Order: sequence, then C-alpha cells, then structure tokens
Amino acid sequence: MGLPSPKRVLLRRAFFDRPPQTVAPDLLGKILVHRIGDTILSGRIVETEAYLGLDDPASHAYTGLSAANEVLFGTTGLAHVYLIYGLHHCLSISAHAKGHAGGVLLRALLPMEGIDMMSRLRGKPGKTDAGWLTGGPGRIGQALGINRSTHNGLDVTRKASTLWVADDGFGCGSISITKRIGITKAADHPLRFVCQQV
DNA sequence: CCAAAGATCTACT
DNA sequence: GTAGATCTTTGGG
Repeated sequence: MGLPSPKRVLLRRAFFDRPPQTVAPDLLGKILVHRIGDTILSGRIVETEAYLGLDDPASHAYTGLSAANEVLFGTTGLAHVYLIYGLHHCLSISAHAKGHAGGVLLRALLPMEGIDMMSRLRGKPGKTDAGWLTGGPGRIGQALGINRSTHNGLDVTRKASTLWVADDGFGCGSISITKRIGITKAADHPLRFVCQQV
C-alpha cells in the first residue's frame, strides 16, 4: 500500500542543450539510474558542478577537442566517464549550448534502489550510510558500477543505454551554491550546486 | 621519451 | 591533517 509511486519520465535532450551552469542546478532532485541485468541501481542527484568548456580552465574541455574529452563537444546528454588519479571513475554529463562544450559533474546521490548491491560494489556489504555510499564523484562511480570502457559516450536520455536520468517530479527544495571542490584552476566561481532539502 | 598533474578516496598519525 | 594509491593524458625536451 502506501502512496502511489511517482511516475518517472526520461529527461529529454533539450534539457542538456543549455549552458552547464543552468543545467547543473536543474539536475538536482533528478534520478540517476543504472540497470545491470535485472538489477536497478538508482539514486537522487543532490550535488552537481558545472564545467564550462573552452572558457573554463578547470574544464576537461579547456584544452580543446581530444580523444579523452570528445564527449564534452557535440551531442549533449552523453555520459563523460573518466578515470581520475588512476583509481576513481567519475561521471559527468555533456551539457552546453549549440556550438559550445561543457558538462555537469555528478558529485553526490541519495541512494534509492539497489542499496545492497551498491554497498557490495563499494567493498563493504551491509554498510549503507548514504554519505559513504554515494557521497562523492568517485563513490558514485564505484557504487553504481560505472567505468569508462563500458559507459563513456552513452546517451543518458535513452533507457536502452542502461544508464539514464529520470524525473519523478520531486525535484529539490532549496539549493545552496558554492565554489567547486578539488580543483586548483578557476576555483573561485560559484558553480557547485547542493540540494539542501529533497 | 619522460615528467607531472589530475573534476579523488582511504588509511594512518 | 597528511600521505599514499595508481594510471591516463598532456606538455616539454
């Protein structure tokens, strides 16, 4: 029983056809979903950062088009998955106005479905604390089983990708905006968005 | 070719 | 609070 489950709809490509600093706050409250076989792993997005492309020294797109960052140029709504410090797979989604480049890094989720598989993937079965499980870009990658070779370039506006973003209408109550974390260049811009209430 | 840095996390002092 | 892990990509010689 209980309340009816809210209907989830896929985000459309047009959602991502806007500057990253506009898309990043709008992604708060949306749901990232990864299907592995019959198992669904999902969580509500509660922290994002915008990376502005060619004009942003902190962006992976700053130095221009290359094999490593091609997802950030061209079609929007694609998964940009990269390995950082040789250890952590992080997920961002390409977002920019036509003719530009850029993306939005997913920094934290509130886990929804598949929590025990997430805790297993994180290496401590049974440990389900949300902050530990999916609080941080590297933790999201590990908890959801995301890696560059499998997921880089997937279209998150299509369920067939097995990795997608949906909207169940809940959104995010109040948003706080701060400087971005973990960067040394262009560190002073207010481009980090955190969901305070869900 | 080699060196260095990187949109990070964990463990240990 | 600081250091170590571990590897891809980039920039300099």
